[in-house]
Amino acid sequence: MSTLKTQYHHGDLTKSLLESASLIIKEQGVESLSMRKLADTVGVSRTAPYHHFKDKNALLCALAEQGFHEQEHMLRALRAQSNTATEGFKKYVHIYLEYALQHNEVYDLMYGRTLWKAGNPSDSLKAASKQTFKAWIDWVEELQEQNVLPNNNTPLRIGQTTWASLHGLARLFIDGIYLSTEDLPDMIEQMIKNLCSTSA
Amino acid sequence: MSTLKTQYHHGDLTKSLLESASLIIKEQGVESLSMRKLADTVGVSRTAPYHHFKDKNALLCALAEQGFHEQEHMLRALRAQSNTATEGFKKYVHIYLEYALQHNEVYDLMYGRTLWKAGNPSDSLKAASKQTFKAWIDWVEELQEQNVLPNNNTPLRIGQTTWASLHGLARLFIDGIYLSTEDLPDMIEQMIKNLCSTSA
DNA sequence: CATGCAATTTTGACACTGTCAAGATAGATA
DNA sequence: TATCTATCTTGACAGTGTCAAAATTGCATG
Repeated sequence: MSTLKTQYHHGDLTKSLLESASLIIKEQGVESLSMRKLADTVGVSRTAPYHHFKDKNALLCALAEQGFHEQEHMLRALRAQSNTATEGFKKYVHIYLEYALQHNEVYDLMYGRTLWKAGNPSDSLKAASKQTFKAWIDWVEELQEQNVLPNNNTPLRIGQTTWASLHGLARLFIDGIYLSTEDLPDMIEQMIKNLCSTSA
Repeated sequence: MSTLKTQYHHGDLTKSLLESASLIIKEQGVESLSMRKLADTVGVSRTAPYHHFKDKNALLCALAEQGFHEQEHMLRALRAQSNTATEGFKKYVHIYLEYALQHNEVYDLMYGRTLWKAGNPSDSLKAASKQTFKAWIDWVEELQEQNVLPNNNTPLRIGQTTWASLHGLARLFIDGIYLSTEDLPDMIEQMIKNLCSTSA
């Protein structure tokens, strides 16, 4: 009886809020996510969410954190299941951008200004992002050993720069700057050429 | 007598607004720029700015536009005055990131979500950005001929991807993600290695 | 000089935002 | 049954962007 809508208590408001918020930002962007409207769509009063999230920032941090866990899973899966190292890396580049463009609003929360600069990234968000980054650097080290990524610098440095390149590509498309999406596949291919040690 | 503060008319409100807004975002970020406070600091009533800028979006577009003109000048100057092509390009990479980090708030307006996705980029802003991009692509073509940038793709494509890489690097630092600024010089060097045709 | 017109600035108002404080209600526990 | 705590509500406040209508100014023309 804990899921009835006519009740005073909601059942699992925390979860409902996250799901609803996730849907709203996906369909309408973060800008049009307001705590009040969110509460309304979930069917609860304006300030009820504040008993589950300290403030709006905390809610958004939780959404971003989910994104990091998802991305880390993708990374680890791809690293484990790929046949050759080169193929694995190339696939990851594609998947990285695919994820970024498909879940662009979450991606923006994960890596964007809203939380990291304007906002106040929670400790668990920082932890999640660091963990994902660590998983990436570990893989980079392996990719260097297998001569997929260049060996002219440390895994950290190579990981940072290749990540920055992918991130930049993602951002330009996400933010809606004057790149046409039909150029994307070509750009991805060229980016891979830039990043890999064997230029071909 | 047109610059007296006790007057009813302001003299050159448009200019004052831009200057004041520029200062505010530089010191406190776009988030804490409100039309009302801006009007107040300039010494004018809340809605006065609306006779000079259609809305907040228009004001921000004007700021971004200034940034593009500045960047284009930098680019052209560097292209003209540099001794060797390689040196010119390397310098540009440094200057690009220097500008991005120093004027990070304007940079964010120029290339960020605020205007391009959440907002509504004005026609003149679009024109300015396109023009700057065009100048960049022209230079890329020259750099390809001089074997500084790789020849394995069109100037457009190479221009897009190298730009994306620089942009990504800039963004990670600007948005305050967990990169320490002491890593920046190293990362720039590595990025140059990734981008240049001669890997050394 | 006077008069009217257009540019400029003002006050008033509205809907919306995040979030705090105090009170009400439900379910769990003793 | 009584009490305690988690949960939710209503009320309130300060802040936001921006529209409409009124006021004021400077300029150009009579």
